[in-house]
Amino acid sequence: MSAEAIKASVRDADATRGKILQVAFEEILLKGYQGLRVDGVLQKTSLTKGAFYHHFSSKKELGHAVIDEVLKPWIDQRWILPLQHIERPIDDLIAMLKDARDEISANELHTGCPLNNLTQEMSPLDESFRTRIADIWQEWHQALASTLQRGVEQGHIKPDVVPNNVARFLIAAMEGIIGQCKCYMNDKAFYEAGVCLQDYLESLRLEK
Amino acid sequence: MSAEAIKASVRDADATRGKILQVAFEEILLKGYQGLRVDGVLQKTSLTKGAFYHHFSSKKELGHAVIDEVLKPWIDQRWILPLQHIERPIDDLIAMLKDARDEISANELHTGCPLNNLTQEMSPLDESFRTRIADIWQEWHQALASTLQRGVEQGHIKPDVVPNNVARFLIAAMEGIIGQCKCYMNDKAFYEAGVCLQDYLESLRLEK
DNA sequence: TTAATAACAAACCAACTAGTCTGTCAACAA
DNA sequence: TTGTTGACAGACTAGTTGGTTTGTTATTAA
Repeated sequence: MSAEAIKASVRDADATRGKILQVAFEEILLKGYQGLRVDGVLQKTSLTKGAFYHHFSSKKELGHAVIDEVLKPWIDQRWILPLQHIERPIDDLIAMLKDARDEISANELHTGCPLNNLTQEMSPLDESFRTRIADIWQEWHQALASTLQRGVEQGHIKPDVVPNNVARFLIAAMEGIIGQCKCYMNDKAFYEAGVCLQDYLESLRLEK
Repeated sequence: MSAEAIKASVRDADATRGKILQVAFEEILLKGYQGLRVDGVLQKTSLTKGAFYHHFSSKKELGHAVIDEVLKPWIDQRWILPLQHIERPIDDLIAMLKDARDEISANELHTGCPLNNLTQEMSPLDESFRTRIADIWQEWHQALASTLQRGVEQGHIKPDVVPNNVARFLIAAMEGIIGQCKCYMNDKAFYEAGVCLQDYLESLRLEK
């Protein structure tokens, strides 16, 4: 064990804060923000009230930090950045959806999409949550619409396709499918609806 | 005021139970089951603990009753029964979606779909809720798949359409769209994605 | 070396919340 | 008329929960 590691294991503010954020994120994923318990996070991190309220002034601030520092970066990394490297939109989007399907089938089948969970729970309850969440959706939508727009310009997608509309529809359909699976015990609905989503994507393709 | 009405206003067990169920349903719609407070229901109904625990043994039992006696009948009436009278599936489904869009735009834009809200919140948390909810989705899916199947048999829908898959996709897409709108302050996303959903439905039509 | 401060530990508190308990009153049967 | 029971009223309780306070120790700047 290095000297830094030993030192870090004694007192490391960033690590402590990060541990709280990570556990809180997982708890919110399972139980929602309202179901999240500060004491529960402390138990799972082996920390105390003193540590928690040193880093966060309230449960609400923790919620905001989870969105800003865990959820948003994850969405950026996992869903938005890959869109920017897409060259053949239809094929690549279908591949992305299949990746996502397999990943979600394996890990998140019963937990659903963390962003959508928070949206459904918190949007009507708290304006400070809603705006943060809406910004992330908007960013995602923008990125997808731009990718589709490029696809149209480069002749991969039919010219009458409206990227703005299709981007809204694709995100909504995907989240809808994930949401449906949360109440079934298997991923059957995932595959069944997935076939249609793929068909829809194919219908946008401009044949050459 | 009639004698019955006076009598009813003094003591009417069914009315009392119904009032609790209705208010609880509205509270769950806004705040979720976890955000629902028994005391809050009592305040809004001007009832007391005695009344509540005379009719329900626990908050959980209230939750079950809301699903069984309010939510399920509403879904049946609003979404499932109309499917059985459909003769020209594509046109009628598009009309249904437009009806729904206008209704939801007016009333439920920020509250979302009560069934989907409960699904997202409670499925991972409580098995007794999950199974009740899954049964309702399954019933809805069955009814929609049957309608599509009839459409195929009667030559309104392309013969290569798989009703089972399309039914899953349509429900998921619709719920996804409604869910997206919860975090925006307007129904723009509703209309934008709706155009694509309509296009998709049109693509299923068998031209004659 | 030392003073100041950041990073915690942990006891404590006030408000809240589901659920209990005892009692009251209306309705209906005998 | 009266006894029984269903339908409540409302005070009370035990446990929970977010948040506070006081104290302690590691870290770092001077």
